[in-house]
Amino acid sequence: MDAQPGRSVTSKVLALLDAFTPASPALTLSELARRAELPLPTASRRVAELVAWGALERGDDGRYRIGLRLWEVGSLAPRGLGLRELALPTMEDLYEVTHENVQLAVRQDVELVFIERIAGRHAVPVLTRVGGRFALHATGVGLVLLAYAPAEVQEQVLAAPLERYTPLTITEPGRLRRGLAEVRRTGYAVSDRQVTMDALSVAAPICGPEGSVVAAISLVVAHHRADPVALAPLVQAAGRTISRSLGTSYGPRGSVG
Amino acid sequence: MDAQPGRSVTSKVLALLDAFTPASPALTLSELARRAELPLPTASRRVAELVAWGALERGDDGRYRIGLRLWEVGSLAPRGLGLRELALPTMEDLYEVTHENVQLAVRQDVELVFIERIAGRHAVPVLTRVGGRFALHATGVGLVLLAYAPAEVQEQVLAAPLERYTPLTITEPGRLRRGLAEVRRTGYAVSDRQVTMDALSVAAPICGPEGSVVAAISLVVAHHRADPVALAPLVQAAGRTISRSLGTSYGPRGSVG
DNA sequence: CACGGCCTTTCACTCAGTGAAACCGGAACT
DNA sequence: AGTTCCGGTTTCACTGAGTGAAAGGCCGTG
Repeated sequence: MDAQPGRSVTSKVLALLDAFTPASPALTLSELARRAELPLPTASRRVAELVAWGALERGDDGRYRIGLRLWEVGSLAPRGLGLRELALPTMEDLYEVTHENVQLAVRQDVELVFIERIAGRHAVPVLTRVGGRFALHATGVGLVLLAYAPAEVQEQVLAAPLERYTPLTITEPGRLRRGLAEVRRTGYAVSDRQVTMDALSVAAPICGPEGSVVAAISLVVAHHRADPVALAPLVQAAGRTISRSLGTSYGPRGSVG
Repeated sequence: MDAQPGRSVTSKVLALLDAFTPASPALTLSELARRAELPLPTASRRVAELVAWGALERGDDGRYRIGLRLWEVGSLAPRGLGLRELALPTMEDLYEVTHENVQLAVRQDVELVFIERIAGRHAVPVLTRVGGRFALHATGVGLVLLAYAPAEVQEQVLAAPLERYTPLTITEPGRLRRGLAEVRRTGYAVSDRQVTMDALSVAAPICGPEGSVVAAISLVVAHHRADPVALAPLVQAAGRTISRSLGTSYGPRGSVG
């Protein structure tokens, strides 16, 4: 016990899981130990238990990877699978009509998590990943999720520095605040070259049974052939359809006037 | 320490996660403690840590659910997300052509796990679930995965009693063995009313770079309007397409003659 | 055959984890 | 307003699960 005296076993186990990222999905024991800030023997023992359970798998190369078992359990997350399952048919419809990228995301604290994505073969390549996180202030889905988020979340995002992804990214809190008001007024969000210079996205809210916004759906299209105003009704209709299948009478209730 | 003396903390934590099932995705602390066979105070403490990390979430109703964070980490499972991501476009193509259920599954020990599913709006309702497990001896994907599984896995399945789902389910080891040989010969599997009396599925293998079968794809259609022989080439083509995108020269190498 | 990288096991120590019991607070009776 | 039940949390003294330094495999490789 040197690094953090009194570190719980549970936190160590979770730190081991945290060591895996999209950029490094396969790690040797040494790498794992270093990332989790654990002595090697400790890592060895905990990892052995995780492998026995199926949370991790050891490949032929000796490296450890996240195991299917963990994915299985994770699939029980109601906001993950439940929503996904309900939304997928509608997302497919939207894809069949537009043949553009369709994305589904939920808010997790001050970030968003992509729940599902239909990547069109001929659509703009998007750099997002299902299961991946992203800031709320740039993407279409992010703007929708932020616009209908609790006031404290909005303030937290507006107070922190807004990361810039392109020369056009809105990084000024005042402009973002006005943008969010506009989203609530129109009921959809447009993110024009905010994340990459070739993409534009149009997003709409998805509401749960109590009327709160639980997710957002978006179309991501090439910026040059985009007509946000024409796309918005399509995305909004999809959002309404999914909301309805969640058992709600549609109508997002904003939290901030 | 009474129940199992010497039970590791890690195993307790994992037991808590195990308590969640598709049938009971939301549990009170007491239920959790009971299922994990832990005293309530212990469960309370471990659960608190899991919630802090995001593995679990506590709903408004006080019940605990699997959290998004766990789903996020689980999404890093290479056989989960990696395959899914690669296969989805092809699955969509197959869906657009047939408008039937398309399923993707991998083998996990002596069972299969559904990785992805496109549920057609007007297709037969299937009772399977993404992230769910199933026996290998009944479904189309199961037969494919079993036919190309290592010999010891096949023997293990053939040795155990084969569960019956319908009057037509093959439960006799000899017949199953012959069926598997037929799958290897033709390169696809047909499961006719083996799981439910109204559905039939046609499945084909997906091969990894080294030629081993890593997954299976299937179409599930209503039994009465099914023409397996006509569907097989479609499914096989989809399997080949996905195999190719996995970076392989197609050709499943069977393990058992 | 010595060296280094990588991982597992040994061993004596000790503090994180433990569970019985007490405590808390809300809901449901009386 | 008092009592009991129920679900959950906290206290407290005890103890064995977890620990890490060191030693021990087990490869490839120079």
